[in-house]
Amino acid sequence: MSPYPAQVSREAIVERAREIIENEGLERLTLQHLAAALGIQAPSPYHHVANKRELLRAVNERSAQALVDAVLAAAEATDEPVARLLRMAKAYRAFAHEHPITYELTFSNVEPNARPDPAQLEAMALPAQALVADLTGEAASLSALRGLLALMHGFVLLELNQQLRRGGDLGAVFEDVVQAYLRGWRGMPPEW
Amino acid sequence: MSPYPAQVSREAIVERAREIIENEGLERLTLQHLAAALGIQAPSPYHHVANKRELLRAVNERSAQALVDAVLAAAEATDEPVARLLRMAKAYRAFAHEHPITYELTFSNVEPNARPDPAQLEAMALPAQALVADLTGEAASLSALRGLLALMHGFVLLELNQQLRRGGDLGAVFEDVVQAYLRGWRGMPPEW
DNA sequence: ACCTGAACACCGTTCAAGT
DNA sequence: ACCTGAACACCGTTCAAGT
Repeated sequence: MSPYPAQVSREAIVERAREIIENEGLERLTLQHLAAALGIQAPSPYHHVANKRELLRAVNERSAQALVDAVLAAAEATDEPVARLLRMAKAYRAFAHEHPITYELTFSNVEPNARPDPAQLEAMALPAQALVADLTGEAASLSALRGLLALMHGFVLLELNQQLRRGGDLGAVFEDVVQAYLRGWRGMPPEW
Repeated sequence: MSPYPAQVSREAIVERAREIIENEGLERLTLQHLAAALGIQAPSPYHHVANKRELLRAVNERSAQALVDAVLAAAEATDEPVARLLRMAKAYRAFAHEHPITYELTFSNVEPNARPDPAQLEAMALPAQALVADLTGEAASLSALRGLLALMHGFVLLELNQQLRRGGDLGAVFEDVVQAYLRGWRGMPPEW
């Protein structure tokens, strides 16, 4: 009915921006290039997003949601807590490797970026904390969860930025360090 | 003797750039602003640095060296390995909190940044690995070191980006998770 | 309601001309 | 050898004018 129907949706703009970042790099995400990829002119996206910063925030929320979905899907089986946590950790790492640039961008703050709503990540944190609590008890579960997130996040960032250069199977190393960490909270002997 | 003596050194340019980033934010580091802070004109820094990217790389190498120095200074005492590793970890975290923006920038890769020479960080890694080897043996020491770096790096990044929002004394949590991690490699019981 | 052409301020970078 | 003024291409953003 409207005299000039929309040629692009906000959704399409955000997703195309995400693709450009992941496939061509953040520095190629210009309004000019984004608009051309959508078949419109450079100023047109401003009818759907306030500015570039808000666009980046929307991209990051999309990425965060995809990460949460991937990790929760990996936690669905019903076997023992350590095995489930390890599967979640592997899904976390796999996601970061599939989306290396947007993964780092999502949690980074260089360039006044605009990170996703913290509530979004809590969707992942709470089920994981319940599993951690099975190992550590309720009292220590928040600290243990925070350390697990830190270990996963730090490991994949070091990998993605090529700061683990001394070789070896980094997938196996990742599993080893996550298991060592969980063992530390459980206090099991190394033969466990 | 030269007809037009230098008004600024490369050293002064890099250090001033570092200060602007840390005190005013990366987005305020423009050649215009940097030159004005040095009392020269915008194109003049190009006589000392090739371009903005190389300038950022030089800033990052400066930051990395300062981090290595701070962590190694904390490792100097001669008591037992776990206590020394914990002191190094606390010095690592303290450095990141004192230089939050440049710390993240040093290891980040959003924006085609240019990270420091990996050999620089090895200066810190090798002494730490020797201490880790006392806990884990030589065979596991590289993996154990990588996990420790990942845990420290991930934890301080989550803190600095305000992604650990559920309160508590994060300094104490940091010590707890590092100790749990080291305990896991040692296989000591939780009472240890 | 959405899109566009034209314009603006700002930024990184180059370079010929000065000392 | 180092610095500068003037210029260029590029970028984010605005806005009046179109449909």
